[in-house]
Amino acid sequence: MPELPEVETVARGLQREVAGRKIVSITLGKTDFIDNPEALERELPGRIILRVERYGKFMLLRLSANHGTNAEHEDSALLVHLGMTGSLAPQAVSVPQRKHTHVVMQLGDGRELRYVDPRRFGRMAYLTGETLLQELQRFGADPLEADLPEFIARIQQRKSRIKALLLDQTVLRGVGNIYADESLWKAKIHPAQLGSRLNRQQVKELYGVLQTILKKAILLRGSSISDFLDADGEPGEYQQHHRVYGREGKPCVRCKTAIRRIIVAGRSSYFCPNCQKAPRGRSKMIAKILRRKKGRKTLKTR
DNA sequence: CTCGATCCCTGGACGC
DNA sequence: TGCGTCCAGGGATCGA
Repeated sequence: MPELPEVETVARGLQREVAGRKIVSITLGKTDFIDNPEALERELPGRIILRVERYGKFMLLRLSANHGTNAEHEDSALLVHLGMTGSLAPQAVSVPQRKHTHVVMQLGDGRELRYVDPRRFGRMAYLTGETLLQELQRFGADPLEADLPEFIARIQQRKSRIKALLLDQTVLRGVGNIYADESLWKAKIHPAQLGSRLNRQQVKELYGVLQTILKKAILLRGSSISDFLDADGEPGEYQQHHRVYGREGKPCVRCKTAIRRIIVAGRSSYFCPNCQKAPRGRSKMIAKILRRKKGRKTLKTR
């Protein structure tokens, strides 16, 4: 499941492998994950991939200008989201196409840049100019670039659970389930804790460990859980460093307590019930019931 | 604003 | 061996 470190790994590999190459032609298979398939077929042939960047969990293939059109001076890019199971990698034409290959870009050097995605949870879009800018502006700060005061403010202003906030791409871009859980464990924060109930020190700690973990994961070329491979076909190694993710029932490496799995924000959340204390006060469910009863009597007006 | 539910999709795990 | 069932999960969307 590609999150920031995995996408960074793939983007770096593609930058090395296909930056400077021309897209000669494009062949599409299933297109239900592509914003506007016709735009890809019409616009990509003849363009040069100038560079490959990561933007949150997206890859941004920056493209050369479309000469001779009125959009000649606009930035243009192919946005690629790998979803759960996507992969984008160059291959020799002689290599047989894998099942679920949905986009094939023939390159000027004779190779093919292939997008494979069994579940098609990914996304692809050709965007230009103002549309491209607007799309990128939807997302929050990059966790490796965000400054601490901004991060603290963003978290403390919100009543959502911290796990939901970490996963919310409009708060931070690039964090997914694995690195959210790993960071919360390291910072000793319960995933169901509300952002607004974290003190300054806790948020600061979380910010620090999040950066540390992401940087280390990038160095190890990400986590290979199911079948993630980088642009060279190599698996990552960070999964060997997971402390809680996927370790339900196994002892916490800090205190030996059995790791638990609960659903927070609709996602599996692994945590140590001893190191990461549950939110204080009434349970969420009881509080909700009480609020509803009160609301009937006093706040019926709205 | 925030929540949960639902849908998208396929492969892998599991039970019989 | 082969079936059916359940589940994983990022993100969009919708109703409460």
